[in-house]
Amino acid sequence: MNVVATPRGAILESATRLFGTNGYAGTTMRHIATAVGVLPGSLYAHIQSKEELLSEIVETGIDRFLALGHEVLASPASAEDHMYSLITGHVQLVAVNTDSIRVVYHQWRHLSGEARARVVEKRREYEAMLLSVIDDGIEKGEFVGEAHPNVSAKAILGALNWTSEWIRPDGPETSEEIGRQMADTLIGGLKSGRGSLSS
Amino acid sequence: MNVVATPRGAILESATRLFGTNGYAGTTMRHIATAVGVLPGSLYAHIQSKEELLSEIVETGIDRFLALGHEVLASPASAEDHMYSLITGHVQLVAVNTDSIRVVYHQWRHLSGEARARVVEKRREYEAMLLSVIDDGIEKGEFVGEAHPNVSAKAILGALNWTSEWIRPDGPETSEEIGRQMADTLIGGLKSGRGSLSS
DNA sequence: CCTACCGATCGGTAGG
DNA sequence: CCTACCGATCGGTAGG
Repeated sequence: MNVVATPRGAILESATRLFGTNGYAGTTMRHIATAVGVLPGSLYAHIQSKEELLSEIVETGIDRFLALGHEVLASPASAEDHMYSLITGHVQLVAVNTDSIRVVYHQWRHLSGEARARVVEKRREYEAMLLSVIDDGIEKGEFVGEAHPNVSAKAILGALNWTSEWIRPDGPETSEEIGRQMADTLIGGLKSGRGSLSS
Repeated sequence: MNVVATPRGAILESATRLFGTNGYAGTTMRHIATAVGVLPGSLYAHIQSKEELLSEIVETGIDRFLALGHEVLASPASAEDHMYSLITGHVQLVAVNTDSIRVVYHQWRHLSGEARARVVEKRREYEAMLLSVIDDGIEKGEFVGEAHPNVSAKAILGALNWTSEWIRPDGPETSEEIGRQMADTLIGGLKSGRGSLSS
């Protein structure tokens, strides 16, 4: 199903995989053309430029995270439940769209102008959602008051983003199980100050 | 002090900064030559190839992490103290050698053959050290038994590695303070299971 | 979507 | 470390 309906879709799919694996600068239009099965010049009947391709891939990828954030925060729930849903949802997104998301994380630097500014702003927006859940949890007393909200948000986001470096669709553990374990570990850090359970 | 003693050192320094900022494929020998202040062909009196440059930068960077790990584990201390020293030391390394370490994280994919295999092995070795501290802490009862050692190790490593994306030498908080806060949050996750402190 | 091609730029070298 | 240059490859285009 959905074996790519349009030529443009096929180009985007191949470009996503190649940009994710070899990087934007390490991928040539000739690589993409070969993967799609056409000659290099033929790509330009469907796209305007290499950078337009990158811009679309990055934006599509980052919008998945924003959609997750908006969906999770729209539901009434405790801060802990919000955080649990964000963490497991984030891991799912990475597991299902690994290449696309690697491009979001590392290739946006090759964008310029408005496209780049938009990406930076959307990433900031997503991090702000994570931070708001932490602040909310501290305020409600679900998370310990000694938590460092800003660094905790960056620690959680880093742990989640880094899954794109090691998660494997054919790994021994399912991505759902990995998501649950990530949530356990990371939420544990918000509920326990250092030394709170021992000397 | 140490304004780069040798021509080769100057080349390595410029290449590290450029590879870290624009990536390996996004950096040309002409960029490096311009940064050093010579003409492109002159570089080859001091180096053999672009890839040799990358290989040396990656290996130097990764060896810093291994040295940290060996130093920390050599001291007799609790698992928690070992983990604390690893986390704060890791953040320091990233803060002081940001470009070098970004190259370690993302540009090793452009290596091939033995150099690449060596990097993969050394990164595995460093992760194994983190994991051994977690296992040790669970065994000694310092960390909760429900901890998921493998995923916890990857979560901690991910949070630490991702600091290279946002840490700023001129930021409002010192890297020492960031290291302490990272340690609080991440070690908290090892000492507290989810739900251990609330309903 | 192909044929045929463009000016620019790439990593690297010979000879001084 | 410079002069002068190499064959290969780059992103992209004109015309069909």
